Amino acid sequence: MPVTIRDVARASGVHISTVSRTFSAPHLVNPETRVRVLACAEDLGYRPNRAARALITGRTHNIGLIIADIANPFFPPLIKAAESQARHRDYHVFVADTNEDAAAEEELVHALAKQVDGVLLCSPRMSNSLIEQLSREVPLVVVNRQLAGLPCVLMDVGQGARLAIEHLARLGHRQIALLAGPRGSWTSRELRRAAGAAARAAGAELTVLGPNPPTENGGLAQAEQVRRAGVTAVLAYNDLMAIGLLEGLDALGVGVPQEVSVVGVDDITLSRLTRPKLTTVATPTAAAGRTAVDMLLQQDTDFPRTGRGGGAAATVGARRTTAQVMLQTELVIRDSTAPGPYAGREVSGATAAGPGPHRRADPGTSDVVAGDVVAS
Amino acid sequence: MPVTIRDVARASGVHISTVSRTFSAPHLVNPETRVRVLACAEDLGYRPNRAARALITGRTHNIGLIIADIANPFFPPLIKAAESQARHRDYHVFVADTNEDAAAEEELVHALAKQVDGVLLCSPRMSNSLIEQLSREVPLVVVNRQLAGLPCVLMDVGQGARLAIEHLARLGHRQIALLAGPRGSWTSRELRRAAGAAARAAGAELTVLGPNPPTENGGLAQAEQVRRAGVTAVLAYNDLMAIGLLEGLDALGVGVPQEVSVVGVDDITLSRLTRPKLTTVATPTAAAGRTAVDMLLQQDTDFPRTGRGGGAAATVGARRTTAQVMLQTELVIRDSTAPGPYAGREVSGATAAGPGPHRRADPGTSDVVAGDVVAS
DNA sequence: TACTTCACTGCAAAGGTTTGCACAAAGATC
DNA sequence: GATCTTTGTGCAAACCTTTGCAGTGAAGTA
Repeated sequence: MPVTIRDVARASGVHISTVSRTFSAPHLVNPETRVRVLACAEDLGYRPNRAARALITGRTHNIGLIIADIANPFFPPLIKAAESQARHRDYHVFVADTNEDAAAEEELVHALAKQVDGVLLCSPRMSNSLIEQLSREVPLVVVNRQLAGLPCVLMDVGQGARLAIEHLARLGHRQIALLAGPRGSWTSRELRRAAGAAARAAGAELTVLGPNPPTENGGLAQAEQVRRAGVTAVLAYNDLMAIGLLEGLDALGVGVPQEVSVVGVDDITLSRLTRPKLTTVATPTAAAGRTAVDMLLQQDTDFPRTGRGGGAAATVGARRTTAQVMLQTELVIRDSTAPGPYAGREVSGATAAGPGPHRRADPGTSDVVAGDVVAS
Repeated sequence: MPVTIRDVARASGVHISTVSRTFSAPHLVNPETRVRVLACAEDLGYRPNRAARALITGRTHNIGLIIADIANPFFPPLIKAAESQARHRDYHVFVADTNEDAAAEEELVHALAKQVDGVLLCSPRMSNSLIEQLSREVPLVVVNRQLAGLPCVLMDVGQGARLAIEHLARLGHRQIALLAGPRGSWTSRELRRAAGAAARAAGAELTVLGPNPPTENGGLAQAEQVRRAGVTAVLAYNDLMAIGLLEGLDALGVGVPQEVSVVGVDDITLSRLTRPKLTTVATPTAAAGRTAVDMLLQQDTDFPRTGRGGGAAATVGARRTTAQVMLQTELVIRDSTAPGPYAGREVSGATAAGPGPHRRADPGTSDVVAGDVVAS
């Protein structure tokens, strides 16, 4: 029932190879023939069978998107942007949800490997060594995690944390808590490192609470701890936790921002809509999705996977591009932060370094994808 | 480089067909041979190539998910549930975003058709006739839209609207506005119909404002109109619009729920987190995703698409199952609704019919999938 | 005219898998 | 001990497409 290249060939009185070329190498066929073939194809509603094509070319024109939790509002904008960018380049996108489970991640990469030209690993929870191993099976781009030798798209949450801590310090907060994220999260480690350094520089004390699940409940559950810790400001791993904390503090009768200031990370849509509106570190999620797809597809055109064309020989020993892109973040100040107990007094320590793009490239790499600069 | 059935055959000293059978029809191969083959396959890390398999069986073990807007918080839970259910049955899922564009929907169905065993159309904006036409190209299940002769998964927003209006009437509201959704939305029409009937029955007056884009801005933009309309309660097409309206009314200095009560539809995560917390009609989004996948896969096993097995003859003229499932909704009362000007007075009109599941089946259909009942 | 070049097209193999059919050996039946 | 089943395996075609190679005829060159 489905119409194949053969039907088009019959209808237009040419050999199937001519039809094939009409689509995959139009310059090789006589213009007159071409229009005739195209007309017939149009008539019959012919669409090339990508599976069959993949079988011989080794390129599926599909990519895989492996996501820790689709329902986490951080990811949909990333998925949307990645899908859009991929389709723009005539790629289709498999999406799979791992429920934050490392084993599921591995299984999915294996399952998808034969069916895609590459995989985007978003905030993976696997071990580094496993990721490296998998990257030998199928081209990988990692989002939100840094791995030597692999292409990564990172958001500079370190910079974000610094901006947040400096903002809090300037407001007169000296006792600050950090609500850590899940174990194994690169972002959480980075946040901790940078927040620690910034607090030290600003003469503030940082208390780390966690690890916590990266959800609303994760924040809610820490409300009591936050009160006990005696801090006047909190930086949360992400907005979801911050919002949970908002709820928890409200239930405890702690006023935000009067008694405690709260800062989130991600700037998900939600954070504009809470009361009080959340001050947060905006991460360029959509740009990350776009960039990651670009890097994957770039890698794919540079070093095709299989195919008969002997391309294999070319890739042997060739080092893949391993550009690492760091996207800039920014602090969005809303209503959940307010002056603290030391307001008005001089901030000790050095002043903040100017913002500006921060980009890092792997040594030995020439190909650096430009990091998008994102408007808030 | 990729390991094929051929490598496994060589390693285990059998013919490739035996290897193939080991995976696709294990009962046909000697247990001893089977374990040997499986061991070799495991050793070599063999994974069947689904594209090659699809080429001959006609079944890709993929499905497509076409979504109006991934970033709309209504959809992620649906996507997540659908993907989980599909993978549970060893199917992979393509996800595509149409940006609420009907033309994109059509193009995507075409593009995906050859690569999937079926497509889930979520809240499509296309014309009915086009959907019917496309359904001849690839099995379709439609979510959030009713079409005769096609399998549909619907949420009983009519029931939800009735519950909402009755709730408002009981609270003493007589002037109610409905913020309509986008043109072409089945849900919006259904809402309007049911809300109109319920209002009439309760002796309230319903003002319809719209159509509006189904976004926060859609609601925000109508705040002024709502105030002018002189209503004391509003039912919005979805939570996003309701939340936008909350913002808009706040900006105008109109108190919610003191001056105006607001009810949304969907019960997205967000609606628990606004101030005031949103009263809303909860739609069983995840159940809809699961059910839709089940229906698609059911259809697919009943009437295989192509394949060599002569199954084609069997399907010729056979009517596909066109079960239509209506999933129950419920009203979740939170803080955005409060007594209105007629509070305490007797509600005119008939009392509410009891809730309870509401299910509809297409005449001539025997196969009705049970509708999940969803806890709030 | 004879030769080369060029543009176009056809031929057939290849890619990884499934599956109807044929075949062999072993067991069951009488 | 001949015949019939049963069980397990191999053979080869088929799915749809791409692509290196060879062949055709026409145009260009000497």
